[in-house]
Amino acid sequence: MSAARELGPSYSPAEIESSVAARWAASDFGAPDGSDSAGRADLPPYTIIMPPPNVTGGLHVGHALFVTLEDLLARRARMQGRPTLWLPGVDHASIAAQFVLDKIIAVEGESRASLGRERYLERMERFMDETRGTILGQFKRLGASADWSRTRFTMDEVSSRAVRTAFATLYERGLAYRTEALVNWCPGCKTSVSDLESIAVEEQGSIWEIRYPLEDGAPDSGVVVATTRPETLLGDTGVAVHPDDPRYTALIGKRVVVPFVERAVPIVADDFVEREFGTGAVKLTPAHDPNDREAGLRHNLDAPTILDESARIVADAPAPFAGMDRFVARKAIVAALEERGQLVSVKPHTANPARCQRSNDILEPRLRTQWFIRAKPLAEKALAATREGKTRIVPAHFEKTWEHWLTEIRDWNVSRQLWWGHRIPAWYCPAGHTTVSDRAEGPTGCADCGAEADQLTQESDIFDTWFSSGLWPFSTLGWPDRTPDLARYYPSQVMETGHDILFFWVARMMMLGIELMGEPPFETIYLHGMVRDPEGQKMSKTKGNVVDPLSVIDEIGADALRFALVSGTAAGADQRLSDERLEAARNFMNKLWNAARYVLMSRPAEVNDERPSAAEATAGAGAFGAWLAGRTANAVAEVDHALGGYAFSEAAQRVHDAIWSDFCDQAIELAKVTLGDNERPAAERVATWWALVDALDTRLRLLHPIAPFISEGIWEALPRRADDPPLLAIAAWPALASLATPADAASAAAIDRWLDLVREVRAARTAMKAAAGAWLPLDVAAPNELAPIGEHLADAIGRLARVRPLTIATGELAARPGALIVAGPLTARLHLPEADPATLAADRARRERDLAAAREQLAAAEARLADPAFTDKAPEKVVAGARKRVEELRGEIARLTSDPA
RNA sequence: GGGCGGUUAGCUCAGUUGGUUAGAGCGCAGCCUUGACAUGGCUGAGGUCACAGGUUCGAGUCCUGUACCGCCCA
Repeated sequence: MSAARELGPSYSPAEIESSVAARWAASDFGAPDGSDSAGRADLPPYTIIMPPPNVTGGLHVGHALFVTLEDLLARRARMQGRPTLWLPGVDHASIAAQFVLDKIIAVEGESRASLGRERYLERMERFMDETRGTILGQFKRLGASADWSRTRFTMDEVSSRAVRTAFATLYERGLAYRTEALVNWCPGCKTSVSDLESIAVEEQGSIWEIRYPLEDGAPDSGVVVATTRPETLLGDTGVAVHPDDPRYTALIGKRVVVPFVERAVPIVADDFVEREFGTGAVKLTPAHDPNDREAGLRHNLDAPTILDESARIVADAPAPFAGMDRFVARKAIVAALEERGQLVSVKPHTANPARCQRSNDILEPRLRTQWFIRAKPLAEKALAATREGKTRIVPAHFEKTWEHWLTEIRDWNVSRQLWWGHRIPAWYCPAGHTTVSDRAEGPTGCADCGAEADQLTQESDIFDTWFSSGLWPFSTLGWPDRTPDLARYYPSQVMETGHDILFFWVARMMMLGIELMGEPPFETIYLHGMVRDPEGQKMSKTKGNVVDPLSVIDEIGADALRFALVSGTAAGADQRLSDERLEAARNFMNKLWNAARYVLMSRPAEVNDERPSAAEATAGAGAFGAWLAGRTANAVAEVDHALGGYAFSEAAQRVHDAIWSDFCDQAIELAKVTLGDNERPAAERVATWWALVDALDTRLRLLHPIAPFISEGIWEALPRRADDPPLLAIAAWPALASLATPADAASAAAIDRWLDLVREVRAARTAMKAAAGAWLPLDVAAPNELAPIGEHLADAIGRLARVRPLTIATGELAARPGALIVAGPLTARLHLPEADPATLAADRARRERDLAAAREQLAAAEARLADPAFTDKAPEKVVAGARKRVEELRGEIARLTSDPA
């Protein structure tokens, strides 16, 4: 398997990606214990549990980003030899799934109500069978190298058991309880929704000021309360004022009458009241407002519910309001108040009502008996984990928000009034006792009074989906069973996800992981930003600005998409994805493809199939080999360092430069002359070629985590060493290499000096408008240590600078006419053709400008060196750098002040 | 109102413990169809690093304040 193959004449991502994907699919390299696994027994495992995407969703660019980043991390770890588990799965997404299915069955003429719970869930299972694999299949098109054999679903048997066990455990430990509380109720979806599923939108509203007369007073007595929700006054059981508000001090403790219900309610003092808001007096409706609820509890007020589950006024409310929709009722009540002369004023007000993400209905606080998880004790442990450094958050600034949120955390309402999901494993007996059981078939009887199982009724609510996904880092590994996977892969190394769910999801995994597993589920939490459109707007279907990853892949390939996304990922910040950026990535892939094609095409006939070791290849290629190996070593160090620090965009940049600038623009161009010159010794040509192959090989390894398909495709076409694996995906990550000897370093540096000269010559040619194709004579004076390498590379230098004849002398520069070129230690005379006066004038102007700048910098540098404060305090390296700079600037000034021709 | 982040080239963004010479891609200008690549090559123009102070031998980088823009929480 060592014969080099040819690469096709043009870069065609679709072709490459499908053929590479087929080879990957035939391998189990993605499994840490697969037969193709590159995992070394002496290295610790590397685990990433994939955040499970919504089972009903299709691939969007946010998925593309997270899949790319996680795949990148997994591929690098795998190449490093760590037994790597990237565990995929999907989330059952209760409310989203019901939303989708409801629409589907509506077309079939059915509804949730018509089917009933049991048949609806059967229908859901069928729907899941259709959709479960879709999005993971799309992840594969992105190149995801997850362990598909361990794919999980939050509603599968193990997860279901994990949910029951977790809840039963929390209940036993007193961390789960049932109580009446206000929840965010969506009257459209008829369920409570989590904070994440609600969106606050700024809207124009009003503040109504309403007079509540004293119980035994005149109509103009009492207080004027300010409210944004007059319709809830039917549920008022108090009025609150600030204890220090002199306007109301005298009224505290007196009773006022709520209109329509004609209920006498107390005026209470509570410092939650904002004196500046409205009149400084607010009505209290404990069943319909969170603040009022708190105040109501503090002051022992009743909490009558006056809205039903559809947000209509309840039937036993006074006529004519009973049965009215909440907004109809608002108008009716305001009108009636006005009629009664109790409406004092209406003022415009900007409010932020929370709306349901799905139905867009304004959410209604609703008092219900719900299951809660006690958050404080769990949150304290999660906080301790990050404070003690057991878990690190990247980027670190999220730690502050993390701290803030976990300190302020409130108990977690886990009840959802839906059908699709994990039904809460709590049973109630006729006597009102609660039994929680982790058994699939439920409890055998009431734990308190022993009532028979058939007398128990199970809680009808299901769990918030965050509850099952909170168990994901260990339920996916088999928990509650103590499986070998759990022992080996928990805790995971990285949780990679969006910062928008740091609290909703990540915090829950941390809390439950610590509580149930005894240690935090991740070593590092890496949070990525959002992918936005070119204008910085959020992508949304309604705006029509979404980038569809699948069509991008069709057009320019998954590699280019991935490269573009990785390039844009810096420090967890949001990124803008534009066509230009995608195009740039595509061009890069094309460049690489063609460079590789060149390498394969330029293979000297004398090359046999035996690929030499890297050391042999480098040594055989002399100065060029040393130079190229040095560049490669640099690239390895930089890319490895960047990836180790989650500096993704920097890693992409470094790989890009190592390939495009170092390899394509310089290495290939330098090697071309040697490879194309059959007069040269075969050994030199062969060694040069192998040096190119090695350099390319290492770059492909560095690129592989970012752009796996093209790197794999090219790598497999390169001649391989006997100990190389069949796939780049399991080849070794480049080790941090260094140049073997000081002589190598000197050779490498010498080549850089000659390349500097080439650049200066090119600039001089352009400045003097010499014809691009013209061969110009160049005389070079080189120090002894640079001359031999210049002679050796003379053909290449001549070609790159387009100079001929090229003479290299070690003494003084020949006193012949021509433009003086100074490039560090090298000086040269370039024999340019006669330039026209305008060009000469432009060149002179430019020299003047550069000269002025150089002199200014020289003066600054000299002044710095003359300052003892600098030379005493600055590190030696910096002082030496300043000295060197002075030398450079003097050379620069010499060049600029010399006669141009 | 509280918290966090941002402001660097025409545009989008890097810039990792402060080191004096601030980078990239795209765009722009000129030249070039040179046998890997025009999805390309070569050369170049373009930045008082938002503003004002401060610390320091030295600040894009640290501190304080101001302005504007985001995000999160109330």
